[in-house]
Amino acid sequence: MIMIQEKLKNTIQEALKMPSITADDIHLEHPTDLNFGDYSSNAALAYAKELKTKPIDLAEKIAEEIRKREIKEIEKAEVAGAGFINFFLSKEFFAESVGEAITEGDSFGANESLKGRKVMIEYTDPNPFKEFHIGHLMSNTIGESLSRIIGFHGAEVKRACYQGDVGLHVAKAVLGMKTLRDLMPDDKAMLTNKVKFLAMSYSLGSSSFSSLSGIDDFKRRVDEINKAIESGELEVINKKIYDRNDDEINKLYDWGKDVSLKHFGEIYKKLGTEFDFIFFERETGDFGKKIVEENLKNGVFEKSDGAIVFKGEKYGLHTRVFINSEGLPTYEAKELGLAKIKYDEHYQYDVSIVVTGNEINDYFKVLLKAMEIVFPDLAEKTKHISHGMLRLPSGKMSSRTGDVITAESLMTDTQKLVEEKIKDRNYNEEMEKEIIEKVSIGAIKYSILKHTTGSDIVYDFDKSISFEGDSGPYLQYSYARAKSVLEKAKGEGIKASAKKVVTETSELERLLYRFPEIVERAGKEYSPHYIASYLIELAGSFNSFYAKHKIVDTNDEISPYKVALTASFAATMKNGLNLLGIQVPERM
RNA sequence: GCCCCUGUAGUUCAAUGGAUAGAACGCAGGUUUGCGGAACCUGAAAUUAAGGUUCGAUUCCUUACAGGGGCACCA
Repeated sequence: MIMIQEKLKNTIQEALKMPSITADDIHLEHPTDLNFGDYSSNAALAYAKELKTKPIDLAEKIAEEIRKREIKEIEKAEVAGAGFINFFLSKEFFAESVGEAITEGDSFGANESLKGRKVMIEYTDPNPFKEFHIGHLMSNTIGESLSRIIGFHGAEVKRACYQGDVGLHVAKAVLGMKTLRDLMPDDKAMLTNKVKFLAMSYSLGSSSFSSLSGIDDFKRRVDEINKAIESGELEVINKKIYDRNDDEINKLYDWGKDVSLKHFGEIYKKLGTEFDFIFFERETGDFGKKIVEENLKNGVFEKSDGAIVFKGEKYGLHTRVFINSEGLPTYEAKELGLAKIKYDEHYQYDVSIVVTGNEINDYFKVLLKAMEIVFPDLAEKTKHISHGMLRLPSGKMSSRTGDVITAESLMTDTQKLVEEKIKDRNYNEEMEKEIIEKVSIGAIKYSILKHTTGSDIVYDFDKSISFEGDSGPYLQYSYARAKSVLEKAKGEGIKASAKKVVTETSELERLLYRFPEIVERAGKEYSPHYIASYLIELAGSFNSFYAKHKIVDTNDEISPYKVALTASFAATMKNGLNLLGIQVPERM
C-alpha cells in the first residue's frame, strides 16, 4: 500500500537527474485541499536553485517524465502553484485499496516495521491508598493507545504499571485509617464503601477535609491527626511500613493496599488495560539505593548536606536528591533501580517507554542523565513520553476547592449523560449496559487522545465530554451506522465487490488508503492524536457519502461497490478506534 | 531570579517549512419521509506583537508581552 509512495519518490528522483539526491530526500505530502491531488511534491521548488532552473520548468520536466512512464496508479500528474507537482491517483488504485481494506480486515493498517522488537511501556502508575485521578486516566489512555499502535507495527509489547506502595503519602493514609478505624467497614461491606473509607483516610491525613464534613465527631478526629503529624508520627509510621515490624500497622496497611489494588483492577478492566507487569516501590527502593551508593566513590553521585545527590548542573540540568539525609531512597533512586529490575529480571527490552505527566519533565532529564552514566545501555533504550496537565478553565484543578476530579467521578458522570441520551431507545438490558460503557469510555478517551500528546487540556466539566461532532461517540456512531447498512445489504443479497468500478471517486476513497500511513506516523512520533484526527475526517467523509448516495439499492449496478466502500470504511474505523483503545458497539 | 513548555475563530482543539490556515461547540439559516437526525448542507468568524532566515513561516531564530510547569531531601 505504501509502495505507491516509494514509486513516486523513485520516479521523481530519477527525473531530477541529480546523483546527490536520494529517494529519501524527496518529500511527498497530501495537499490539504483534494483539488490539488492526492499527493504533492515540492521537489522542483526545493532543487530548482541548485539546478539553476526555474521551479515551474523543473516541475514540468518531472511531470512529463512521470507521464511518460504511464504508471497505472497515477491518473494524472500536473504542475500547479509556484512549482508543485500534484499527483492524482487512479480509480483502479482506489478500488484496489478498498478491496485490500476488506481482505485484510482487522490487520488493515498494520505493518511490520518493528517486527522482532521488544517494547516495554510503563503507564498509569497510580498510588495505592490514594485516589485514581484524572492524571492517571490520561496516562492510562495515552499509554494504552501507544501500546496498541506500537503493537500494530509488529513489535512485542509488554505493559507495565509502577505503583508507590511506600512513602509518606502511604503513611498519611495509614495514619488516617488509624483515626477512622471505628468506621472501618467489616469484611461484608461493599467494595465501594472500603474505597470511600480509604479516600477519607487519605484526605484526613492531608490538608483538605472537604469530603469529610459528614462524618461523626469530625473536629475531634482532625485535631487528633494534626497533633499526630506535628509530633512526627508520620515519619514513625513511614519507617514502620518500610520495616514491617508493627502488627497493627501491617494489618491496616495490608488491608488498605489490597482494597486499593482491587479497586484499580476494576478501573483497568473498564478501561481495557491488562498489565503484564506490576512493580512496586517497595521492591525498587533498596536496589536503587545500592546502585547510588556503589556510584558514590567514582563521583557520579555526591554527598551534600547529609543527602546523596546528582549534580545536574554539570550538564545544564539541576541537582536532584537520590538518597535523603535519613538514608531513604527518593523516587529518583527508585526509578534507577526500576530500570535495572525491569530489564534484568523481567524483560530484555529494546525500547522502554515511560509515560508520565509533564510536570516531571525536568526531573526525568536529570534521571536519564544519571542513568546514562550508570547504565548507558539502558538509558539509550529509555524514552520518556509526557502528557499535559488537565486544567479547569478557571485555573488549577486541585487548589481551588481542594476537590480533585477523580477519574471515577468523571466516568460515572459521563455514564449518566449517556444513559440520559439513550433512555428512549428500547434496548435490552444487556445491550444497554454495553452501549453505556463503550460510549462513555470512548467519549472520555477520545477527548484525551484528540489533543497533541504533551499539551495541556483545559477541562470544562459541562462541555468537555461531547457526543456530537468532534467526539468519540460520533466515530462510534458512524461505525454503527455503517454496520447497519452492511446488515441491510446482506439482507437484500448484495455482496460487496470492489471489482467493478463505474462510480466517480469520492473523498471517502481518497482518505481510506491513507490509514496505514497515518498509523506509521502515529507510531514514529508516539502521537495517537494523528489517528484521532484522521478518524474524524474519515467519519465525516463517510457520513457525507451516506447522505449523498443510497448505498443499498438492488436496482443500482454499482451498489456492490458502494457496499464494499462501506465495508472498508467500517474495517478502518474499527481498527483505528481499537488503536485508540476505544471499543466499537455494533449498535448504539 | 534561573530553566522548560505553550500563545491560532467567541470557546475547545488541528495543520510532516508549502498553495485559499482545517474541524467541533456556540451563533444565523437550511435538509424533497432514502439504508440510523449522536447525522448532512450553507454562512459569519482566527495565526499575541515586532524583527530575522527562506522562493515560501502558524511552524525555524531573536526580542517583548501573556499563561502553565519545574528549580534539594514529595512523587
